Amino acid sequence: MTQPGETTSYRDIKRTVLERIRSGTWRPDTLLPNEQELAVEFSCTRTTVNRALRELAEEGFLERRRKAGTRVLSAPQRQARFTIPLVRDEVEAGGGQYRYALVSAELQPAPEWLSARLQLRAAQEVMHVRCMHYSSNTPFQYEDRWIVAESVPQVAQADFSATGPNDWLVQTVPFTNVELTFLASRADATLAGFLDMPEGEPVFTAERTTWLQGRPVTFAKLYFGAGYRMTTQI
Amino acid sequence: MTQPGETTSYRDIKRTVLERIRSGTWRPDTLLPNEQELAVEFSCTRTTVNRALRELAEEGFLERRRKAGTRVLSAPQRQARFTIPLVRDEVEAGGGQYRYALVSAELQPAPEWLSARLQLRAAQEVMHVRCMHYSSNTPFQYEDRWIVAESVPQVAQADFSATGPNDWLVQTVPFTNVELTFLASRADATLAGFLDMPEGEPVFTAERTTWLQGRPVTFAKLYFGAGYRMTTQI
DNA sequence: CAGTGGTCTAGACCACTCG
DNA sequence: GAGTGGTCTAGACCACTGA
Repeated sequence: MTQPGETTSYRDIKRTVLERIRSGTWRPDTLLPNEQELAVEFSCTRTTVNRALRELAEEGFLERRRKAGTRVLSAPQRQARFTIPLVRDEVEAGGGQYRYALVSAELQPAPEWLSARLQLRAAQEVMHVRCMHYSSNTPFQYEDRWIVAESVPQVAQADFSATGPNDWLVQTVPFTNVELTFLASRADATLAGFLDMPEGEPVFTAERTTWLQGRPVTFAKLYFGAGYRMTTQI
Repeated sequence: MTQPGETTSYRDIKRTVLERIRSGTWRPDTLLPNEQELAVEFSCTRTTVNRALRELAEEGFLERRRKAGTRVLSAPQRQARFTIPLVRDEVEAGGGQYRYALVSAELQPAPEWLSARLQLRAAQEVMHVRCMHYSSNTPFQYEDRWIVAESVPQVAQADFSATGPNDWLVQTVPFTNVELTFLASRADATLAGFLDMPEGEPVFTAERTTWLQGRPVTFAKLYFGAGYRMTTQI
């Protein structure tokens, strides 16, 4: 397989293993030879085999357990990976010209549903920001966001007239934990107005809840314009 | 930092690096010390540092380039990772009892829109399968799927009365390439009937197009029942 | 308890790319 | 051209876990 003078790389091994799975040489549930044996077969070190198999396991093709060995997964755990872009990047990637517009921004006591959701104290102060993102003047996304003032005190002085709250947060509170949810919701009158669609239309919606070391930072509802599709290759 | 007798693991390094980023010690765009220097600091080998930084780069925190070095990304490229479960697993994970029901399955010439989408020859034969997935007898998902007979000849003999086409395909044609799209669509009369919801309701929808080494295998529209949410932690 | 993968060391050569 | 990360080798010890 490997010519003299060539070295076997972990990529070669990954490719070969995948091919054996695809071709049915190693069917689902098959136990692979152990790393030592594969190292001999591929004439490389166990380290190299290890890296190949480790990555394949991480990609959802194999299952590895000490002592039990490495097994072909019966149903490959395919994972969709979405990179979450900033809205501006997403618009520009689509060939549009990005424009931002603030709708409203005000400090207010958290509504009850938000307090429940983020485990806030009753009526804790939050900054409520609503804004629009346009792609070449076509409505792209309506954003409805709450930022917990106690967790991000600077928010009281923040100016969202030119910059969106997400951009601001990324600069101010980087590296948070995020819970992301996708759903289909229904355009009410307000939303239909902002997104320029008939009332009652389905709207692709994302909800992002963000925490910084256990403390709630922000909750955002992102409503995407008509025809929005989120696509990924696996 | 490391006590004598302890070894520094790549996990320790990852944690420390993340902490320095979080705390602002290494701000966005900062150039990190090179691997050799970090190896000295952490008193370990460059190999170990390499693994730590490589993984952090893959997770979207760092950018690495030869000669240029390793840099903190200004906007961390957070990635959402969804594991795509089999419907049955998804239902059972939600505590429901899974039930499958075939609606129809017939060989037919591909409709024009499908031929265009999958680059088929005109009127090429496809198996059209429609079926329902229930969670404890509540509609969970309506599946509308086309399977290209030329790419999967066995489909002509397949029996979808007891097993869903996805289960069958996973067994028959594993390890394909997939394009996955999420969108919000609108329940027409048929869909509203199957999913037991009022007509016109928003429906969370996934489209999966599957290829095997460049040849189109299947296209599926998956319509999820009322209130469906797809959630992930990042 | 024995077999398997998980990880680390020490050293080397190489590929890429910035200046 | 020279500095950086990318990868491989050879060997070792260890953690976990199945039989």
